[in-house]
Amino acid sequence: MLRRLRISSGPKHPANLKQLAAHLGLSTTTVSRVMSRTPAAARIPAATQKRVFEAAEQLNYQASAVARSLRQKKSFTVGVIVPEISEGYTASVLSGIEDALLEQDYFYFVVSHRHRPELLKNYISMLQSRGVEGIVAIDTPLDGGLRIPIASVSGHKIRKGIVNIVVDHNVAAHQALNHLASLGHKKIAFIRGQAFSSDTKARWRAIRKVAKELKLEIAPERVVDLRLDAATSEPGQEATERLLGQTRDFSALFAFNDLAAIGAMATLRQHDLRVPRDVSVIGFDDIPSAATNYPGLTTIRQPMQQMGRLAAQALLEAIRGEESHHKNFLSVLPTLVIRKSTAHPRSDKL
Amino acid sequence: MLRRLRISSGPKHPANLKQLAAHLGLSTTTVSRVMSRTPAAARIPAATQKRVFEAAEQLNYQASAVARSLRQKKSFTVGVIVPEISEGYTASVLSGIEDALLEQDYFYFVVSHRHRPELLKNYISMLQSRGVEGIVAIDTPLDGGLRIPIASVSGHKIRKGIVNIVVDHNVAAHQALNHLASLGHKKIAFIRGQAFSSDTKARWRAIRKVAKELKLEIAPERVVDLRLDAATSEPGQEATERLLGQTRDFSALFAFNDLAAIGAMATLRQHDLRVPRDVSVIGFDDIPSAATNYPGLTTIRQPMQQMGRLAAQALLEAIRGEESHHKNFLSVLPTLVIRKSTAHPRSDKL
DNA sequence: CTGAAAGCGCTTACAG
DNA sequence: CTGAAAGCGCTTACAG
Repeated sequence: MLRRLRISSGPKHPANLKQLAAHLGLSTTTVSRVMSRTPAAARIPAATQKRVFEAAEQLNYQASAVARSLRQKKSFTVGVIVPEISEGYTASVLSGIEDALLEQDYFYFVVSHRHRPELLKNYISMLQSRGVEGIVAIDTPLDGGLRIPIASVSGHKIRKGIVNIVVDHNVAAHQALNHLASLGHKKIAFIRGQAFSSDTKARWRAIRKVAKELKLEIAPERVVDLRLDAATSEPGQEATERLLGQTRDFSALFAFNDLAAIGAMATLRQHDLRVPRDVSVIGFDDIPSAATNYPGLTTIRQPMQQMGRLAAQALLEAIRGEESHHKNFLSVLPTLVIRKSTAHPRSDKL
Repeated sequence: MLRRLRISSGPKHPANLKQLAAHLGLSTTTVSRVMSRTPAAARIPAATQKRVFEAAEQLNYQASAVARSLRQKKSFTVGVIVPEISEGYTASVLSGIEDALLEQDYFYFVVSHRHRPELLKNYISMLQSRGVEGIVAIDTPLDGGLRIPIASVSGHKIRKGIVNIVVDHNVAAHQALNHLASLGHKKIAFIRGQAFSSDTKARWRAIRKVAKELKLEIAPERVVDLRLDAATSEPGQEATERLLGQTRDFSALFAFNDLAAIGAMATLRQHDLRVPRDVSVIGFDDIPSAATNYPGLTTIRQPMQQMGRLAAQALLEAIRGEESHHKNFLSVLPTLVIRKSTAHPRSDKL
């Protein structure tokens, strides 16, 4: 008895279209038209429209998006696929995606595949059964062949129906290497990305190209790869440990991303190498902690929010079939952010 | 003509239930039963079931989740509301939520309200029209009265239908203050949270209570509030600037969260105060950059992923109407993580 | 063991 | 200007 009382004292149960129409003495057709502001609504007298809106308010009516989806075969929903929800990079891109999507009344599901292909496959199929109209993939290679448009942040697939938002790696490599070279660095070590990172190859290719242009030699023993799979500074620490096992003969270090750079700094410190006195360190991304790190991390900033925005916008355009915008690549400019982790090399290190 | 060709060469259009049933010469009833593994399916011959599954595979059939939602009045979807998608805290909690949700085939929409009440209200109503079965709110006070269950991470609302996942602030305060006191600190400064943070009041209340127990005096001039609204270390810098304007007579600083602590360290450094030699700093949360910060940040760890998990699980239980689990508060234990930012006070600072 | 039929809550082509 | 009716793709109570 008490329970019954409680429940009935809750907020009013919202009405559905049929109830609202009955309440107004109108057809569901008419009510639907005014509520969804369809073109046909123009022909409905203002007085009637007003009545409808007021009654809707009063009866707490709100059209069911799921019924509408079924009828219109349009879900106003997209899927966002990420490796994992983590610090910095993913979060910033997500935030840009959300901005662009919600502006257009689109909602999104997010799923993280944790680099497990079977999970990824499963999620894609679940997303499709939920009727998403498109997918934006962050740092996740997708096959295409999905019947729905895809926008890929940091992807590099040339396939119809996929638009890739990428940072201009050539410019990035030039900014970084030129900065180091102009400080006087010649012996530069590199931490490359993990194989699963979609930017790894393109970034390295650009670095080699630019190094050649700047006549900087890349010594094999000064190159290591990130091995561990974690969105922390761990992989960078582990890689730096290996690097130091191979050689200590370098005055600068270019890390695949900021997390790795921050990890590298910790490991260098443990080996009594000071940054930037003994080794200059430069990262990539400009995640929030790059600025608060001590010393402040010099890095190549990717406009991550903007990339997320662009991806979402391109996806919506593709969904709407605006073929004019169907480019395969949308490239975005990086920025060199100079902080305290880079300096002239010590003279004995030249 | 060319376009037409391209399109038809794409992946096969998936079949719907009707087509699949026709293909098999069975009723939609039967096919639906086997595909959704309904209890009634037990009575269907294994051979038939096999045929159905094979045909489904072949015709690329997958039940429409939106049609099912409409029919069952169940969306298998919840909404997640956050202030913003940002570093550390939110991302970790989200990740725990995702874990628990996807295990149960629930998907989630995320929306960020950026501390704008009208946005929040709007999103809640959109989520409801999309038929979410519940909402988990992160660091966002919700009124209740929504007709669907709510799980709140770091919330403090006592209302039927809301379960709050909170860290035990008394234990946290005890860990932090006891750590500082046992190092010998007596003059402790505090940076409190912003008014919009749902933990602000509870945390401060606990600190005062524990300070009294430990016979530590809290001097008003050693207390400042975070003012800025940003998920960066900025607010902490600004607050520390004000604190130093009020007094320099403190040997330790307890910041509302790690971001603020990291900002405080930057500002202290600018004022030539070294951490931990001149000032010990302790934070709250243990976000990833707490560990990579230099010096490593001593902090009170909130088990953020676990809190997200718990919230999602409690929400699912409430959705299923498992009243036995209807508690208003689920409290979780913090951990003191000692790193390098705290030490004994200098003797002249005592 | 199996199926015909109703219905979830909308939108919209069609008719008047 | 307005409405009756069909239908989106499922599930499920009911009947046999």
